[in-house]
Formats: sequence, C-alpha cells, structure tokens
Amino acid sequence: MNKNRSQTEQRILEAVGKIVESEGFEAVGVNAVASVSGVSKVLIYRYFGSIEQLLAKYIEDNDYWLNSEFQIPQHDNVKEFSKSVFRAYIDMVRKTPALQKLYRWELTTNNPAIEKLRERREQIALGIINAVSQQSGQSLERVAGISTLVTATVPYLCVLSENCKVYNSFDISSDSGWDKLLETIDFMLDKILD
Amino acid sequence: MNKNRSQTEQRILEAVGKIVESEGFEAVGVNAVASVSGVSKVLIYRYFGSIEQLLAKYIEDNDYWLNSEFQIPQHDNVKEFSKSVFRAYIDMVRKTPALQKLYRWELTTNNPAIEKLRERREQIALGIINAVSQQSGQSLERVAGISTLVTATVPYLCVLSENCKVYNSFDISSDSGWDKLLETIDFMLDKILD
DNA sequence: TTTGCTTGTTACCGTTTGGTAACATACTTT
DNA sequence: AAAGTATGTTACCAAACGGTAACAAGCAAA
Repeated sequence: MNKNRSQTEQRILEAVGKIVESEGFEAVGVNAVASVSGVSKVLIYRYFGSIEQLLAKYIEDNDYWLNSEFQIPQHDNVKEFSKSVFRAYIDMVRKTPALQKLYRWELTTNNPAIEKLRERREQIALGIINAVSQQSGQSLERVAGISTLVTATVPYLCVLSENCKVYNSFDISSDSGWDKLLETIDFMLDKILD
Repeated sequence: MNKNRSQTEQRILEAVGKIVESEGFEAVGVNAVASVSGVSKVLIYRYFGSIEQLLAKYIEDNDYWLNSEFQIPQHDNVKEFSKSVFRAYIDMVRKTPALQKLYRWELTTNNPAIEKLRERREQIALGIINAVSQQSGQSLERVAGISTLVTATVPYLCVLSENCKVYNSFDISSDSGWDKLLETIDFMLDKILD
C-alpha cells in the first residue's frame, strides 16, 4: 500500500481524462472514476469534494486549448492571418477529443467552471476580432459574424462527426472534407476582406 | 378505468413530447414517461417494445420540421431565395424547442431513427444546394460550403443559447443577436453569389 | 514509544434506474 | 352466459447510482 496523496490525486485526474476522452464528461461519475483509477471513491470525495469540483479541477488543469496549445499565427496580411487562425482552430479541435467532448458537454450542462471558460474564450475571440476589424476596415459586427459562422460550425461538425460521417456531401470524418470546407472559408474571406 | 389503447398510446407519446421539450431526449426514460403520462410502464413496453422504439415513433410522428412546417420559399432571384431559406431555417429552429433537443441528442447518440432522419435532411439540403448552384453559377462544393457554415451554426447556437447568452458579443438569446447574424449572412451571400 | 493526523479499505445505505411476473378488470366473441 | 383476449394495476426484482460511516494502516511529531 502506497501512501501518497498527490500521486493518487493525479491518478484520479488521469482517470477523469481517460473517461472524458472516450465517453465524455457525461460519463464521469464517482463509480466510474473510482473503477478506472483504481482508487476508492471515498478518496475522491475527500480530495476533491465532489464530482463537480473534480471536473472543475480537470478543466482548470487542461485548459491548454486556450493557452499554450493554440498559438495565434502571425501575419502582416489580414486575410492570410484570418485564414490561418481558422485553420489552426480547426486543426486543434479536430485533433483534441477531450475538447470536442467539452463542447458537447457545454450544450447540456452549465456550471461555474464552464462559465469561466466561456468568458476567457470570449475575451480571446474578441481580441482577434478587434484586430481583424481594424486591419481590414470591416465593422466589428461583420468580423464577429464571420467568426461566429466558422467557430460555431467547427465544434458542431467535429462533435457530430463521431456519429455522422457526411454533412452536405462533405466527408467530415476525413481530412478531405475539412479541406474542402476550408477552401470555402478561404474563398469567403477573399471575397469579404479587402 | 378507461380501456382504450390508442388513447393511452397517445398519452404516452404526449408525455414524451413534454419531456423532450423541457429536458430533452436524454431524459426520456421509462419511469419518467410513466410518471408524466400517468400510464403504467408495463404498457409502454407492451405498446412500444422499448424506449428506443418509442422515441423512433415519436420522431416519426413529429418530423414536421422537414415536411409541412418548413416551407421552402419561392423566389426568382437566387440571392433572395438563399437568404429567405436561411431565414426560414433560423426561425424554425429557434422557435421549436423539441427540434433543438433533437439536434443536441444527435451529438451524443446514434440509432436507426436518427440515421433515417439525417438521410432525409441530406436529401432536402442537397436539393436546395443543387438548385442554388445551377442558378448562381457557383460550384456545388462552394454552395454546399456556404450552406454548411449556416446550417451548422444555427443548431449549435440555438442549443448553446440555453446555457450561454452571448457568443462573439452577439446576444443569441434574443432576436437582436440573430438579426445581426442574419445581416452578416445576407452580406456574405451578396458578396459571393453573382 | 506513544500520540495524533493523514491516507486508504471495507462495507454499507437510500434512491433511481430499466425491466418483468402475476394478477385484476374490462371488452368481445362464440 | 361463458370463454377468451385485450387492457390496466400492483408489486416486485437486480443493477447502478451517489454518498458516507467505521475501521485499518501508515507516517510524523511529541
């Protein structure tokens, strides 16, 4: 028997990660975490208080999708900048199952951790939108509108792709479909941005 | 005690509708349906076989969002036609809670009833896309791309709006936010379609 | 070494879930 | 009227859920 609190805490959090990636946040229950981690559920309550707090901690630890992971590309050309931002966003969401599960979870659940996350997203997005608006001469609402069309479509299709392979004849389960979609996004930006 | 099978079947289906509208498909369990409908759950199994089949029947009965409810607007102008199709789609999804719950449910679940629904949606969408492509001179993939950006954003934001009021500074819980979004959609169509 | 605190285990609890057997009541047909 | 079938009710079951009390084992400080 090993007596090491921080280690078992980590084992619990790792178990949460496994469950989230495979089945989603909805499946993170006390029994499931205890079983997957091999840790008694009493300790889950002792160390994290509740499942809600455990998930809050997990989200806090793994908000890499907002900080280190997602690098805002640098470009002097506004159009190319916008394109590469969207491209980077698509890549990130597509290759991060836990992030897809988070987006899905947000549609059925609300709690302080999620709200905090959304506020930070909103801040980051508005920062980019502001910059693009200034450099492109387009109004804030216009840029925000374009941004909304893309950043809402991406998580939706990524989540959907788990159950549905084709959407409007695009194969959203493969790179080819997303490449085609990106072509249209690029085309749209070409037409709209100066 | 009334002995009337078709009547109790309808009471069961109505209970499903109530639960779906208020809490979503995820909350439709045998006990919940029995409690809300006031009908013994034994009869649910007897008359519908299983919850899956009950939900399939409910979806089949209520696919009004594809037939009668959603009227494809008529226009000789392609641009105006496209705009009014998107506008009608937004109106329909926004004012139909059960439809939002269905879109949400599809993100976590898959079954034959859902797949059948998706196939019909795909057919209808491709029909419209084809028509717009021919009349506008834009390629199929281009029109499909534009259509995807809109028809993915709409259910996503509608579902999200239950838990989140603001997205990219748009108030997605009120008409004003959606009007602004529609302005951008119209603007985009003006720029892209001939 | 003894005392006290932390860490971990076992066993249990009440509730809710999906699901069914057994029975009672009504209607229909012969 | 009698028999048979459709309808509805009651009561129960096993499993999974979230949650906790009570105890055992280890470690640290006195």
